[in-house]
Amino acid sequence: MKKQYLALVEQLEAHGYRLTPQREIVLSILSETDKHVSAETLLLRVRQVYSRANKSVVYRNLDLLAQLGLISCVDLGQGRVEYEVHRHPHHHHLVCRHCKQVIEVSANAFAALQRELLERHGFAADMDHLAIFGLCRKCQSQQAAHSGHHPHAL
Amino acid sequence: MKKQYLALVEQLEAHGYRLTPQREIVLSILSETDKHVSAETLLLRVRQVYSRANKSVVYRNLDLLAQLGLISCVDLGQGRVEYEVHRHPHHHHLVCRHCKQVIEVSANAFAALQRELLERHGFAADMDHLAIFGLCRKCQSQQAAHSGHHPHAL
DNA sequence: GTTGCAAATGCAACTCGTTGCAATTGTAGC
DNA sequence: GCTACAATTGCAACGAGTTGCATTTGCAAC
Ligand SMILES: [Zn+2]
Ligand SMILES: [Zn+2]
Ligand SMILES: [Zn+2]
Ligand SMILES: [Zn+2]
Repeated sequence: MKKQYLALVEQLEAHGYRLTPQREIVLSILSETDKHVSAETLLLRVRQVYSRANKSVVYRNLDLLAQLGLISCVDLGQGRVEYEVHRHPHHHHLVCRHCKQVIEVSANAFAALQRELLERHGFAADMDHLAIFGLCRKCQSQQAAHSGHHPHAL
Repeated sequence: MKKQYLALVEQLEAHGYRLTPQREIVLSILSETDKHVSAETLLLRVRQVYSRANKSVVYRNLDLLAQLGLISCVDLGQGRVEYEVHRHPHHHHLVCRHCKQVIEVSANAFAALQRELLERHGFAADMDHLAIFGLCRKCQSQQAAHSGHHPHAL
C-alpha cells in the first residue's frame, strides 16, 4: 500500500506538518495495516524499527491524523481504542454485549439517519466509523430463554 | 422522584441483589438527579451522606445498574463518562467536535436504523443513549470559511 | 439470634490515555 | 551551511476507570 502511505504524507505536508522519523514510521505501519490496530500494538511495531519510540508521541500522532480526518478510531469495548486508516466506503461495527462478536456493516444503512440529522438539526454527523452495541441474533434467543436470574449468572 | 427510587430498588431485589447502604445512596442520588452525572460527582454526593464511600464501589454499582438496563452511560467527549437513569422516551446527543455544544435529540430519528439493523443483520441495537459526534450548523460554515490552514490553527 | 455463605466492599496496584514542560529537531530564510 | 523559531519529542506525573484479593456483611435458613 505504498500509494496510501504517500497520500498520508502528502496530506500532512499540505497542512504544514513536519515529517519526523517517528511520524513516518507511524504512517507507514498504519498504511500497510488493513485492519484495526491498538495504540499499544502500534507502539510495539514502531519500536521494531525505531526502538526509542515513545508512547506520548504515538498517541499525539494518532490524534493529529484523526483530527485531519485521515484515520478514525473506534472503541469496540475491549478496554482500548483501535485505529485504522479510512477505508472507502466507510463501515461501522455492531458489537454484541454478550458474546463480544463484532459484525461489520456498510455505512449505507446510516446514510438516512445522517441526512435526517442534517435536515432536522443542521448537524453534520461524522458517520465514519461507529461502534453500536446490542445483542446479536444468537444472544437474543439465549436471553429470551432464561428469564430466571441469579446474581452472577451467565 | 420517590417513585423512581422505589422502582430501582424493586428491580434490584427482583434480581436477587442485596440492598447495601452505599448502594441505596447511589440509587437515591441517581433517581433524584434528572440530568447526567459523572462518577466523580456522584461519589462526592454519596460522600456527603456516607463519608467512607469508595470509588470502586460506586463504579461497580454503576456497572451493575447499567447491566440491568436501569441506567445508561454516555461519553460526551469530556474525558469522563456520564450516567443517568433511563428517561422515556429515550434521547441521544449530538456533540459538536468544534464548539463542544451538545444537542439533545429524541430517539425517534434512530428507530428506522434500529429496524434496519435488526432486519438485515438480526442485530438488536441498544439505541438508548448514544453520543454522535460531528459539526453543528454554525461550525460547519466556519470550517467552510477558512480553508487556509496552519499547524495549531484554531 | 446464630450460622453459613455468596454478595459486596475496601484498598492498593494496575492500565490506558492525557498533559505540562523542558529539551530537541525540522525546515524556511539567509 | 548557519540561524531562528515553531513543531515535535521525551519524560514523568496525572486522571479515569478496572481488577485481584482479603475482609466484611446482607440475608435466608434454622
Ligand atoms: Zn472498523
Ligand atoms: Zn452475541
Ligand atoms: Zn442523555
Ligand atoms: Zn459547533
